[in-house]
Amino acid sequence: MDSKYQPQLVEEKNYQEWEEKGFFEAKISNKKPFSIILPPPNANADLHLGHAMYVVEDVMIRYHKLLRDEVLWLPGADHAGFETQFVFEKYLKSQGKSRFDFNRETLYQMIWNFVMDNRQNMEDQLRRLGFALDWQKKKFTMDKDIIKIVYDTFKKLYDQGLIYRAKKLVNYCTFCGTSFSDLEVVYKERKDPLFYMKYGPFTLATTRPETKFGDTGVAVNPKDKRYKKWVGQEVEIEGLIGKFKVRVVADESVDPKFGTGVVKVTPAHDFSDFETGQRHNLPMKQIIGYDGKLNKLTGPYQGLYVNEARKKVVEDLKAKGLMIKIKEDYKHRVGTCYKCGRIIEPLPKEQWFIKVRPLADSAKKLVEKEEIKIYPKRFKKILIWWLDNFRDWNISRQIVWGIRIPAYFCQSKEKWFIAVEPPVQCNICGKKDFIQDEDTFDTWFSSAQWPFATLMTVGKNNFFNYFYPTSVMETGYDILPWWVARMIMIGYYTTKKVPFKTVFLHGLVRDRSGKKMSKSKGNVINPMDMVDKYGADALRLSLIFGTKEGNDLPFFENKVIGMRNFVNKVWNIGRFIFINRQVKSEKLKVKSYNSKLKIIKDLNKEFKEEKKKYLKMMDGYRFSQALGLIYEFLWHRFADYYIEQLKGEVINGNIEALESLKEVYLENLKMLHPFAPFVTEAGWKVFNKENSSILLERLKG
RNA sequence: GGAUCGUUAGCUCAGCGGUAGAGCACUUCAUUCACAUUGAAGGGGUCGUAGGUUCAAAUCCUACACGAUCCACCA
Repeated sequence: MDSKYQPQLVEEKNYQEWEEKGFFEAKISNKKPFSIILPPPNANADLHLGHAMYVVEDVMIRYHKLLRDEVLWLPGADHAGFETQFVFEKYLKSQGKSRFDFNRETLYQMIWNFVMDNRQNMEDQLRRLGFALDWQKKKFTMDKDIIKIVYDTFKKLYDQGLIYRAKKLVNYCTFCGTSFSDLEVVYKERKDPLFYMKYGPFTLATTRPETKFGDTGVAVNPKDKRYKKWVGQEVEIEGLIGKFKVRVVADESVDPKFGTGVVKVTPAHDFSDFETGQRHNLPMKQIIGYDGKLNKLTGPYQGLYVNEARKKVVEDLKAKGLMIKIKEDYKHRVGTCYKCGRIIEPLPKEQWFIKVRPLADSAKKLVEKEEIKIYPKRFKKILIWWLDNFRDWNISRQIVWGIRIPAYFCQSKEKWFIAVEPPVQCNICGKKDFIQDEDTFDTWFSSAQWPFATLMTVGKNNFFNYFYPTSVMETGYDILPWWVARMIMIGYYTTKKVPFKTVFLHGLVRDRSGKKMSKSKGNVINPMDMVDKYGADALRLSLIFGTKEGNDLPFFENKVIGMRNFVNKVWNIGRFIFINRQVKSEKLKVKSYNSKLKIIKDLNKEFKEEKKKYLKMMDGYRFSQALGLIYEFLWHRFADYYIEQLKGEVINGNIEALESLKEVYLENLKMLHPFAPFVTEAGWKVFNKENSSILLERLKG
């Protein structure tokens, strides 16, 4: 036994042993099932500290293994459609290429290979963190059987009228070349000029004068006396490419106090105007293309990017005397692409939408009735807020990397049909002139099905029934609306059961000063570096020790060092007991001993209390507190007090004392094992046979 | 505009109704005896402010201040 605990000597070896002996494998048994589906990391990059937070799941998993439940922790990888394509395009760019240099099939294949390499790497990193994942059952969001299920769900939703195709305004990033759902838009405050321009008989304020070419109406508030006489009339507007006529409509959404109380309505390029247009039957006139440039309807402005066009329009309006005044530095919020940061252009586009309301309403009931429990409690309110506020979900993405939408367009009847298997002939007209939608699904559409899709495609028939609903969904609170809410909606819709009984949310790992870690800030800490330097246990403990469930946690190397020291302490406590037992090995044959000394009684009593508290905390998801309890007990009570007090006795050959210490120590190893699997396993093996494992022990009873 | 979190020792944070805690940092001492990735002792806080509830409040309630985060179609 070395005087220092050396993680490098045990981690890889023990993990291999666990995996090879099948300790992580779940099967159907008569035991109580406990299951967690690992949130599948994106198979496009190294793990970051956020992924290391899944250690919370390993804590639950190993704890339940020690309670001797039938435990499943199912790993997977996410193809992460748009995210991955974005990463890959960056790589292409570094090679002096772009996605436009390849055809669809080639690009897809290249990304496939890229993802497979990264996936292997990512999985190895999960192993290095010590995660007790059932690798035999690993799934990928693009496995054929998963795609089949995703297609089934799509078809069922379509057949039941919950998916529709419509030309609506969508959030479109002209740089990334795809539309997004509402959640992928990040609203940022910025200062722009507010232009007051002459508009027929009115003056109105706008931040986007270049959209004037797409105006098809003018709106005022119905109660606004100033403009009452115009309502319903057609007015002639002096434009930059000639005069045009628009109808004046009265709409509640217009705030009479803002600007002049008059709004130009551009239904094709503004969400609010789109709705106004719908209410008053105003036509849509698209003047901006998907390339971000003005189109031919704008005459001489055609081909200009929106920004350039705005400058030119402003100059020309001034020249024509149509610009009345400009208020600089007007503060407002603009939607930007969450990925590239550029301004999102609302554009009309035909896409597939999920009618979310019915799904969200039933999901809300489940959460309210606590058929799904949320920890920490405060997130229940937030989840319900989201379920109340979801709008229809655009699931079409104009990217190559993803699950191709199984929708086909019949050219002769001009209708769409859905087919789970690639159709041989058109389902509508029976001929062969149909084409498949070019688009792929929003990744979250497949992710939303992950709990049931995985369990339906691993193991034998009853596997699903045995482990579903899963016990806990554990993930970061930042993806509550993206993922958790949608899993509840789609999971319940498909299986008529909740996908998980409990949601447990952890906080975000931040840097020492509480800032978000990001490459651009240069404050990123690589979890694998921490494992290399201090061992996986130290890293794991540092992510749990002293953190409050659901709160963000600052992370810094000193914290890991502190935990490394604790791990070493745990090791050396064992070493002390071990060495003394070797010395006294003849006497140990005397099996019976009783705890006559008062201090031994005190020790046993204190340990009993510790364990009772520990079990309560673990069952109540208070992992940080449970760990704090063991830390305090093992170090400051057991080592600093009891061992010191009993040292003399032990050295004088008091077998009772020595064996009492051993018993309490080994029990504490079990209790610590969920948090620090490696050092506890190593310690266990010292006192037991080399091929024994702490994972096979029982914590209760 | 709505919502959530935070404000406790120099730093980072636990505690959340009953004599102020941890880690790191700091001071002094110890050290062939499991561990210097150690031990012992110590300094350091009127627990953001103001009210309220209670025998008792860092802990519950109500305001307010400051900080952070999420959400919202002011053209």
